[in-house]
Amino acid sequence: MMRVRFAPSPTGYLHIGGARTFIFNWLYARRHGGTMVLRIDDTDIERNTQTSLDSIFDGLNWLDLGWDEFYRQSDRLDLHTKSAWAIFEKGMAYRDFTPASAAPAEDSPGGWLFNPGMRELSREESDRRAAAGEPFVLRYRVPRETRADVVVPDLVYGNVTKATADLEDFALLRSTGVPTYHMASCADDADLRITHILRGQEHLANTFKHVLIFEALGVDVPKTAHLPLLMAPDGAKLSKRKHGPVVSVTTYRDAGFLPHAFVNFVSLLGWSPKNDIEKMTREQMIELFSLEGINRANATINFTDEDPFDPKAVWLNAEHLRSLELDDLAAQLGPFVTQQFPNATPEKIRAVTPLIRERIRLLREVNTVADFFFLDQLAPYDPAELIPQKGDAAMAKRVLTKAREVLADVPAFNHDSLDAALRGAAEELKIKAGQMFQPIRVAACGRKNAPPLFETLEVLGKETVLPRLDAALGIL
RNA sequence: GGCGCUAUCGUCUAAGGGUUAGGACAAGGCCCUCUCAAGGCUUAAAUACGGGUUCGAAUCCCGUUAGCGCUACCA
Repeated sequence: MMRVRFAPSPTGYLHIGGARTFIFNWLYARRHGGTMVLRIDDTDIERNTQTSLDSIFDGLNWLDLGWDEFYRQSDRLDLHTKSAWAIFEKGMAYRDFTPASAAPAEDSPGGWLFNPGMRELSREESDRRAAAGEPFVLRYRVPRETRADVVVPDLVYGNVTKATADLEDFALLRSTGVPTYHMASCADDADLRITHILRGQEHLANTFKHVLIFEALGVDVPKTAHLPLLMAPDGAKLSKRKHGPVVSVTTYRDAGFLPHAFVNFVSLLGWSPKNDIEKMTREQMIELFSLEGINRANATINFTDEDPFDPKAVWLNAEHLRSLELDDLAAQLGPFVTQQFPNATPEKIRAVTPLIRERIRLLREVNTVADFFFLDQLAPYDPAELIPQKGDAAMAKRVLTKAREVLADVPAFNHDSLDAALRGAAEELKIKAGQMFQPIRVAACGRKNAPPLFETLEVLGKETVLPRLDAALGIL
């Protein structure tokens, strides 16, 4: 049975990179009928915050993908500690009594591999000093004498090799007795029977240590698949600290991305279905997902200070928006509209939906594209806008007067009668249809760009349109 | 510094010994059109550099350069 896991540490909000790791794990599990484990790696009590944990759940829940099992690493501390001591008992780790401040300089030749003298300490001596209360860290004893290198058979990067001579004796337990990340992570992966680890490439270099720990634990080494990193346009690895909320998934949510559109966009960063398909349903993504399609080069997300969203993400969102059923889209739009226009009714929003479906790319844009449907009073606009192409103020006045008259007694205030009435009026005035429509559009919507006129007037309704025509006439 | 990884249009990517190096986003143009969109057509745009191997290299090998990552008693 395949088992994968996503193991965030609650030290900041869920960002795009984390979301992508989650998504790839999820996709891989679903593709192969495996189990998706969510594990909160919260062993770093110093940096953990509840806010961060909440934010991670916010983000994950919004993604709407779900998971099968849940664990908190802090509940499993005992396991990690016992695992470390088991390694010690096998003679594969030793106590290092060197005070943290006395550690050799990182670049002193050979010295950084371990602290001199400590790995040769006899067991008796080691036990005696420990019993005397001398603080120590527990270090893994890298078998440099018996083994030339460690090989990571990565599913994405292939066999990656590192000489044991280049591996330092890394810590398993801190001097406080608390397990390090490497120890805790491997002990948990082993205990939870994780079979495949998909994670960011920043962990590739750590994996050599992990292989050693798994072997020391006497378990099968999980297969790893490292993912290329997500970079910011400034060339640095995407990070919450450096790039701020633009990388938080809640930023996407609040701007009106559809969860699936976001998932779709993110999945295309470092992975390709290799068939030129970009817009995919969830089912298609599951069907097409494979480790073969994962790239090895880092991917840059294209955002700027002015626009935090990659244009392709926005485009994909627009695509998914357009393929939503009108009722669904109206429901998605609801919260965004009522946030700004508390009096907007669901019926009104539903009526407006077909008119804006192809005109918004983010849900929140409903408030700028369709505000005039929900406003009682139009914001002031430049009367010059009312003047049609190749026309003048006099023409605008004639158009609006005529429109006022025709619309007042049009048989029904719907698309077809409005079409007939207004085209007829244009003919009577001997002007082009466009010259007829533009002043009316501006009078009704308060600006030049809006959805098609007849539908717009129909949704606005006679009781709204007539006063707005009067108002326009008033400022001409 | 040491070690590891990577390098195709501005961005995401396809092609993995033989292609006019393909697609998408963004940009430009044209068409459609009551405006704005959407849609259709179209233009410009890339194999980091240098050596090999080969009849033939974006693709395999070596080197250079550049970028990124790791190098903690952080995760």
